Amino acid sequence: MRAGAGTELVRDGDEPGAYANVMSGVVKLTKTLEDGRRQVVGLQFAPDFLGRLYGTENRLGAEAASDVELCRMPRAALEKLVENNPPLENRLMRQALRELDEAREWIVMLGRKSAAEKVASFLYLVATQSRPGGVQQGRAEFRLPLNRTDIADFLGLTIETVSRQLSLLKAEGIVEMDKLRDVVVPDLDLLREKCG
Amino acid sequence: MRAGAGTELVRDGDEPGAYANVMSGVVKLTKTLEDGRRQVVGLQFAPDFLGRLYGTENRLGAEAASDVELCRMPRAALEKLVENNPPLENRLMRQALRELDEAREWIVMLGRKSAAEKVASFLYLVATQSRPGGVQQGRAEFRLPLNRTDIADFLGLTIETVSRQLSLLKAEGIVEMDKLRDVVVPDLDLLREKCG
DNA sequence: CGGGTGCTTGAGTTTGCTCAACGGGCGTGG
DNA sequence: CCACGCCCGTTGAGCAAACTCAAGCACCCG
Repeated sequence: MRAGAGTELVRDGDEPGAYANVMSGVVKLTKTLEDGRRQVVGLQFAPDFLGRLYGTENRLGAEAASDVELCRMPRAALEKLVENNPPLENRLMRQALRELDEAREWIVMLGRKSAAEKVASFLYLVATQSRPGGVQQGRAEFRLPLNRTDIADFLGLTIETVSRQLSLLKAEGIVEMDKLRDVVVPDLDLLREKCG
Repeated sequence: MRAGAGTELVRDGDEPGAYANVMSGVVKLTKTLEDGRRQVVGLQFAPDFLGRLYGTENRLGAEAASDVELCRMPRAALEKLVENNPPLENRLMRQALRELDEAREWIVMLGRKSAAEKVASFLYLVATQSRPGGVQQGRAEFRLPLNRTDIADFLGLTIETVSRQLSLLKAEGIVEMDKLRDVVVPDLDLLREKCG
């Protein structure tokens, strides 16, 4: 299955119909408060598994951040498979633990870092997570999988603050950007230092 | 094994020597940035499992928030046990997934809620998680498992801000407090509304 | 060429932080 | 027993970081 950027894959509150594997692209996981405040709570890069095992209701929404390819499988089938296949359960367990580590890393970032550090951390995350563009001897080129609104919702900031901090990083020569989305980081270590 | 409030149970960066079950009390999980900024990334209430399966190094510190009783078991023994005991692995998997849900809930809180909402959310969390004091028809009495510094580090605030927000909640009659730690919430719904 | 969307930039405001003083509870020592 | 100091929490005043509101720009598409 393929989905274009922006497609809503899972709606918060729905009953989970299927699980999926992310084959390519980036999926963002979101939560929204009653009054509309939104927060991106996770990003899934290929080849992550998508879906909450054992849940009876989705507690978050999922949306294609970029164009994505998914490999979907029905709920019942996967749960059956997991039950009779300890190695698979083990693999999923390890992913869950890794996601928990990442979530806690993100909690530190949200709780204790400044806006500048948050933006730097986000760029660093994307630079190191998404191979496609390529990383070589400290230089990274990649395409942002999120627009400014999503970045802001990921970092717990406003889009204006994100924009300003990106401009500052550009002015300092730590990142270079063409056309809003394509990023070059000449020296990852320099960026790393901005992460706090 | 017993440990008094404040005891350091696991040091960040150490090799994990043992796993444990929290039998009573509350354990706080913390992360610290190089410059000393600290963030509490999770609270474990009884009967949670403590320890990162499959990790070769602890990525966080653990400290007794209150007096705790732990049931420790050596690393190798538990891993062996898990390997030959799918139901146990399943149980741990479910806890990991639950912790992930909680971590994401917390991400929303840190990213998008005001100081007042954060403090209310914290009180609500403790009121509903810790049975001991007792919850009856919307009224809750309990003892805070964390001092002001830890609450601040949990919420991503300063202790002054936490203190001010608590004073405001007291002034509004939403919570009553004696002796700094003992809390009465006459109407949980009122508190719930403050959570955003 | 006009309108729309997404991003940037500026000006003023608000929220939460910093720094500082103060107060209560408690243990220690006179 | 009281005096003192310490720890922890509270409160106040001023400040800084990030938000809000508003204007303007670049790009895309019809």
